[in-house]
Amino acid sequence: MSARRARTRQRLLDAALDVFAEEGFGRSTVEQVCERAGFTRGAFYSNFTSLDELFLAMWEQRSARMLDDLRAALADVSPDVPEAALHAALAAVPVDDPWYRVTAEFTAHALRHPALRRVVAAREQAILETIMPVVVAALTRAGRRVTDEEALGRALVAVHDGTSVQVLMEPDSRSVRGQREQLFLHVLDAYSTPDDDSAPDDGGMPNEPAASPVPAEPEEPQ
Amino acid sequence: MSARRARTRQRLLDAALDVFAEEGFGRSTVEQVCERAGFTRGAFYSNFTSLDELFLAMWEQRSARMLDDLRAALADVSPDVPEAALHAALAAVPVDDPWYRVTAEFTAHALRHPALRRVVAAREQAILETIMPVVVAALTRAGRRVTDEEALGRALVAVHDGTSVQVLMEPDSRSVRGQREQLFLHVLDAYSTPDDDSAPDDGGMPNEPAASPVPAEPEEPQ
DNA sequence: TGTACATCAGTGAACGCGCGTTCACTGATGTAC
DNA sequence: TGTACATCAGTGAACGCGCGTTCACTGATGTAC
Repeated sequence: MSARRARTRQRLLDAALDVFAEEGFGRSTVEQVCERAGFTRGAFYSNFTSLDELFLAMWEQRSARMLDDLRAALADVSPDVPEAALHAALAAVPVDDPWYRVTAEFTAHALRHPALRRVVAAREQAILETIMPVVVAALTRAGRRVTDEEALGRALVAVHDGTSVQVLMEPDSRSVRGQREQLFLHVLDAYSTPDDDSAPDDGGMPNEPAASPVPAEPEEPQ
Repeated sequence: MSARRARTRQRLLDAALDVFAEEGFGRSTVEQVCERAGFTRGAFYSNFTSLDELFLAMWEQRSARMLDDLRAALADVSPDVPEAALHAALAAVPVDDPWYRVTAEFTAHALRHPALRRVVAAREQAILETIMPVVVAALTRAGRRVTDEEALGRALVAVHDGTSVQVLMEPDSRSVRGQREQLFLHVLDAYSTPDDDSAPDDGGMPNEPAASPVPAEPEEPQ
């Protein structure tokens, strides 16, 4: 593929994100995407066969890029505490309005098309494989052992997805953002146990960073 | 409004859910909805001014109905244990593929329109006000006191939303469903503390039942 | 209860526009010598 | 390095369809007496 062609393709992909986010995928037209990208419609058909194909290509590119960012951010940090890893991860995967809209629609779209469903599932798997080693490592350093890695991974993704909407719906609320982080920490805590084997079940640990995400009083020794 | 008119309206609302779920809102046409409902397009314009208006009306009706179901289910149960309330709630709000798709698109849609955003926010508030008294009561009976009611409510909603996608993406996986429930229980546990001096009749208190959600069966008789 | 009239609610045809899709074309880029 | 030719990539006009929207209409429902 020539460089010229690659540039055209990319401009169409970029335009697609903008237009889909603004109008919604279903309401977007080939004409709108081409106008945004600065081409005539013929250019589109020379590069893609349908809006569906463009949607998939765009989503794959963007979500792969996001995963790369996440990987890079996590590689930089050598976190002594789960909080550090969490902050690094949350910074690398910002809660982003246009991208959220597009993702939500793509997910709904994927639920209608088995082939896309598999694509989404594979991406989620890749996300888990990226974050889990780091999460486990961070918790280990904090003196905690993960009980069920798969369950924890899924829980973290679910919390990310579920709280993202809330943050976007009330973008100015500081407390919603705070509660989001708090929930992440609770989950990290719930799916790991203190590593030093003398400790009683979940009870009186000397200091447990991940166990006290709540500002005030996490718990009182029995 | 005449009875005939009400019936027509309702048939259009019902058809809208089906068509939107199948085609996606953006790809749906007035023609499709009318055909599904068994009317000509004129009937639509005699009842609604736009597909947007129909979408909103349909969403409000369905989500209100779902909230009623939830209320009813929770009123029936007098749960001694959080697990009971949780199961009642999860049964009343089933993870439903068509409805999820529609909701996901409506949410994305609402993020584009401030007026709709407020509608969604109000509905979420109503959901919280419905479930929280029951959740708090159930936890109280289990000898636990809720530390931050608002945060817990939001966490439960986030977990519901986030895990719903996962269940729908892998509908045949038993473990995904189980992990969903597990996560709910962990959250209930994380946002409440043992209420030391109360020794309620369910007897499991020293070992905090909500903290050990992993076993298949809710609890073992002492 | 029947008749005459009024209003309502959905019909279906008509109009026109926007867009998807195609395709002959031209200007841009690459290649051979 | 220049010239001639080949291929590629995007242009822009053309076609036609599907759908949104309107509106005069008719059959259904309601009302008065």
